Amino acid sequence: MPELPEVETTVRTIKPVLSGLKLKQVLVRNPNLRWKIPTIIKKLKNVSIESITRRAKYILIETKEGVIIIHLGMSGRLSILNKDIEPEKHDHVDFIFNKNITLRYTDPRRFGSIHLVTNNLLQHPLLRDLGPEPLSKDFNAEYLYQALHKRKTMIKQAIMNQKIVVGVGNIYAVEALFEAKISPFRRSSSLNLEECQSLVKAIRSILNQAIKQGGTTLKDFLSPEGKIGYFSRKLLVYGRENKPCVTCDSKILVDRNQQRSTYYCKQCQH
DNA sequence: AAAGACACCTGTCCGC
DNA sequence: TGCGGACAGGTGTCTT
Repeated sequence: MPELPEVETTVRTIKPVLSGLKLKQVLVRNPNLRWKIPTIIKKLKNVSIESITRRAKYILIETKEGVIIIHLGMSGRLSILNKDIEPEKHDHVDFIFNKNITLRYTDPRRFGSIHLVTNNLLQHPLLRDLGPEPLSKDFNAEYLYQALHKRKTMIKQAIMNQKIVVGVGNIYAVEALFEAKISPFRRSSSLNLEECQSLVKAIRSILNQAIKQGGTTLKDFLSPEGKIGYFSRKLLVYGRENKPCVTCDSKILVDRNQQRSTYYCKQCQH
């Protein structure tokens, strides 16, 4: 599920619950995620949670003994449990806290990963080359124009490139390009400053809306099962193959030649 | 340096 | 009902 809004929603959900708690034990049932979970993670015992933040699509849980980095991959999910619930097939890790609270990591495809970083967090290979946060002021039309003007790749690939801007995955790339009325197949270098401006605006607006809606599902959180609810933003173009464009009524097309499906309106996007 | 193909893994859905 | 194939929200690595 996770693009930036889902990760942000997850962080906002778990943060108030876990802040100040003590991590008693890390229970690893299956260490074989995208990378093997380091065994030293089990050494985290009786350490307080100092902060929980997000960088790109990474969740950072800071303790005095190191920072736990969690990535949710394609199918990862975190849930908060406040009573014992029998783990299921894909419940690979439990972070067990005091006050009978457990943070459970579930990931059927195991494309996610969990790391423990004990120094120089920002120099960690996963974090050091990341581009600006899309919701920060560092991500603006001038920056994007500079980042794109020598690139030959298609614009959709460029905005999904985490070195250019973080947090944008396939769904939101497709939605943002639709909102900005820019064809996903344009060469990055062909965008002028004005188009960069509308793309920046569109990316911001889409992500903000999604986060806002994610927030509305927080009420589901700490339900008896303790599952975190993910939002379902209204998608205007993604997944709408052959359906009428919400703007001009012509058929939404899909291109599957690339690695990821690209939905677009031939009429509206140029 | 940058672009493109491929890899990792499991579940679900659709057509036959 | 079963089987094969396509597809799914990500991203590091290898090859050109």
